[in-house]
Amino acid sequence: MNIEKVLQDSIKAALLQKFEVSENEIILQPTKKDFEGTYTFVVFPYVKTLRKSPVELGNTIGEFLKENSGIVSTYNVVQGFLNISVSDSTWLSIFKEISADKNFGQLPDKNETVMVEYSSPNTNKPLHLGHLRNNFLGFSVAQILAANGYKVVKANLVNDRGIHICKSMLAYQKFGKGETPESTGMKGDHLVGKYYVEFDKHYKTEIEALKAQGLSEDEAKKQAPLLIEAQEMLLKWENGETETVALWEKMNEWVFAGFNETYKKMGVSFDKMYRESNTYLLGKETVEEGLTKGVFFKKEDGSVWIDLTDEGLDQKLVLRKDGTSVYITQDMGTADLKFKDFNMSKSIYVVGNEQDYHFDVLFKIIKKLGRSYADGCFHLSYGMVDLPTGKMKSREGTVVDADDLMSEMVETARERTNELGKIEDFTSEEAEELYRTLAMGALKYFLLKVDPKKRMLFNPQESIDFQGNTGPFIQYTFARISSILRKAEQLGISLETLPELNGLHESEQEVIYLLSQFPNRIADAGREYAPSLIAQYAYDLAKAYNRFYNEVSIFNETEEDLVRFRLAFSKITGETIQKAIALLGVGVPSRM
RNA sequence: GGUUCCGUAGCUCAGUUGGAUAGAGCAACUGCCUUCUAAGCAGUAGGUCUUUGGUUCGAAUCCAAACGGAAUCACCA
Repeated sequence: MNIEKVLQDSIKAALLQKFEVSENEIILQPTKKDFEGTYTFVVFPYVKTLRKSPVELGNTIGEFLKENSGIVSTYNVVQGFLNISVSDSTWLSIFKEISADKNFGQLPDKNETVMVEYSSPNTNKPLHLGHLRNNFLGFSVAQILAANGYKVVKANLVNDRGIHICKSMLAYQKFGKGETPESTGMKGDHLVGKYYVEFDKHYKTEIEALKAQGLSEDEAKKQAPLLIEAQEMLLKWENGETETVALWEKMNEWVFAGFNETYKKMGVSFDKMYRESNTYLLGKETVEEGLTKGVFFKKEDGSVWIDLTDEGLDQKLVLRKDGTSVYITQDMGTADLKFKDFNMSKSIYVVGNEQDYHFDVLFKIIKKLGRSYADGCFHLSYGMVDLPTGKMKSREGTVVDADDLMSEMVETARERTNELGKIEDFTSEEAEELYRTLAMGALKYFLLKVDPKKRMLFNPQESIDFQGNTGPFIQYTFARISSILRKAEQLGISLETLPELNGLHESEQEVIYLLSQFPNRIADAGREYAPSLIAQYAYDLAKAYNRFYNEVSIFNETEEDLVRFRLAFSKITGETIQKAIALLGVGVPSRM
């Protein structure tokens, strides 16, 4: 049964029968905490047309609902707000339906494929906090879409070539003294990142020297020998020069080994890897196609452009005069490739909001080229993670490293857990497993509870909380429920059949209401690509259960049916909490 | 300068398509462990929703302007 649907239909009927008003959409909202009731219907909009007082309208509709809907127990009218209370028997039958549904939380199959591209790192430096937000977001959105009934392809387009990669390579060649991850004990991505920073250091010195000779800032930046050498290296790479390619392959392998380790710790995975070294030449035929279709035009120097001034944008280069690609050229080609590979109806790009303009242009081009998948393309643009000191900058060493942060979180989890001393009988493996679960729960929840679109602040001085609106709080609620269920098992209480009850505690009713909302929230989160909605839901559910936990005793209850109901109720709540935070990529411990 | 986004408690954030007295957490203060895990629960205090106009029964939400902040405006990716 869909309570909302029943109420909406009943309200429509009331409006029609009592006031001869036919309304096709009735909007219900959750009742505010301070008032009695679960759903609220606002009658203000009808006051004027019907020339009745809000109170009279509310009472008339409320009375009608009570008599005819079959599910309304009481109602109250405050000003123009009709607050509706649903009967306990209705909540109980809702609870039964949820219990019986093995796939609760999995929406019907949509028979559509959607691609979520995320992570997409550069192979010249290790991952940092910003990447964590990207990866957690992408992974979570993929889970949420799968729960919405889509077939999901998680893709990673690795930027493994280009001038920035050559910078690391060059610095390594010049200053590396043959270091390897093995010889230094450094993770491969960190070792390569060290040389990216090294490059920048020497490059800056050169710039200063040139400026001292009287060159302008811009000239100095362009003429610094190191940069010129890096550009030459890129050409060598593009020409397939053996030595350069070998160095590139060696260093890339180091980075990939490092990334894989980090991905594993993060708990993210991919179904399809694309590498720019394989895709960077794509898109040139698309440029030809665009020229014949008249979407693009060629300037005298031979460069190819698109004019988007009628769309409020500028002219944008899509192919250089020497015939080489730019970023957007390969993105056009890659979009075609992805579609050819998976024939998906939606393609989500999880990329930071600094690239808003790029994707705006890209999608407009795809549209103008008449691609069938154009309307399914979506840039999931998320805000930057800022530090109290401002923006993170790799080259200036002001980044929060992903590996470091995750390790610190594990340490914090260890300290917190040991202070509480609840797991002294754990083996060290079990304990380590728990620390990781809690650490990643805290970190993921912290990054995902915020609306993806908004930029957010991370203060490294203040460790991420384990209390309040946090991942561990939700995990703790699950652990509590697990504990109860263990005890029930010891006592040999069967949860096979549900007992018949005639009433509910207020806290139980609130939890059942929240349980009934789970499918809606999954749909909302899927439509908005917003894991934050699921995070908020999981928190609300855990909070409501904890209230029940404190107000209602299970094993001290003498009436056996009540004990069995409360156990079944706890079990379903635990399962739903688990399912909800699994959508965030967060796991649950059975004890903590 | 053009374009886009943002401005809510001391701090970090919620706030559905306009609805009631603007909500959580942290930090501060009060209670609650002889009872299923106190990483919890209940409560107190904390607000000119940046400002000024407008739209209407009603605005944190929509419109306009101002102020403050961010991103972007590369033949980089």
